[in-house]
Amino acid sequence: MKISAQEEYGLRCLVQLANLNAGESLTLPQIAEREGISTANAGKLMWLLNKAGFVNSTRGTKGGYFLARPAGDIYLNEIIKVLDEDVLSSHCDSYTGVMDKCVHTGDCGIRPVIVGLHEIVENALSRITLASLVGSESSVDAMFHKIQGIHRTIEPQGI
Amino acid sequence: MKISAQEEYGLRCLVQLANLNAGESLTLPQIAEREGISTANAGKLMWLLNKAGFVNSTRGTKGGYFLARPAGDIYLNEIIKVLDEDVLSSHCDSYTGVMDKCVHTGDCGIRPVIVGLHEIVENALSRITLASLVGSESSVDAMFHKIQGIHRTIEPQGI
DNA sequence: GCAAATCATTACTTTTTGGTCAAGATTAAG
DNA sequence: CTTAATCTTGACCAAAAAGTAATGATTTGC
Repeated sequence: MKISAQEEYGLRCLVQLANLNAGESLTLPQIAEREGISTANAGKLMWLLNKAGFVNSTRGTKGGYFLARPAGDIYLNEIIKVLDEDVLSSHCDSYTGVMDKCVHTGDCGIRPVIVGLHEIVENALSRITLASLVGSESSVDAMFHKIQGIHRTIEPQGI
Repeated sequence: MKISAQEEYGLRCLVQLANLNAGESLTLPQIAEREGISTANAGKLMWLLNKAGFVNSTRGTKGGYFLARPAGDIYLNEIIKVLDEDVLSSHCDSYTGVMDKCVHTGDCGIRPVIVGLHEIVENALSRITLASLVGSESSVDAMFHKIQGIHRTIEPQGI
């Protein structure tokens, strides 16, 4: 279970845009340079993010990319879903081995764990906005642990 | 962020072995058939799991695979780490774009989120044993939600 | 000891993902 | 209107992951 290259770089490009002041924009070469990737690759990523509605662009001289919505209104789970093509809904169609359908039809002991894991990740990401990734590593770290709160196994009290 | 094929099938093969009674074992063709994968693929997976110490094997007629430890002593985080090659520790070396090193040296706003996510997943998996994946889907689902407990963002009380 | 069944290991092929290239379209500036 | 800068798009190439095949080693049963 890992972050794909597309998720990583796509997210990083968006953070660059989140750093901008109102009215500013970044060109593909600028984005590419700031993230250490090729201009062509930045172009592909921004194309995806544009299609998905996270960024807008203007062409021509003085053109560039900028966020389509305030960074505080964009949650990481939405971003990841686009960059990773929402794989949860197709899980059981993807891992069918050499068969047409997964052998575990009907009753499957693995599925609740896979689904549950994805829920946990989704839940964690849905609490974080792009805006909160702007800042120093220590401040983002503090934000993350504060937002995720204290996760422990507790029995509901008095329910 | 998704489960890889190796994680999925490897885990499923182990669950098959967890279903056995003491003294029983399964051959590669048997494992392959029960999971709907090819014998060659099952062979590769079991080789990995054998190297990692999760299973033992005996060769020759009446040979086969069986768990090296009780299913109740094997936690999913250990399994996933082997099947996915513990990618967290090498994250910043993997996503360097066209550069030799990641441009975000020293201070990185993405890293705490990546690390935090992996911690959350690791934490969830470290509470689940192979043994608890044996059973019906509904029972495994109930186990999962009970073990993960109630996750909410709560402020520490009186600390 | 021999044959059959089985695992072990490495090399190879296929598929998927990641990344690049090139031609086209749009815009701003002069 | 022309040019230069920029995004857009689809085709293409490369790298990584997944899966297959083939050969070798070990064990059991006769």
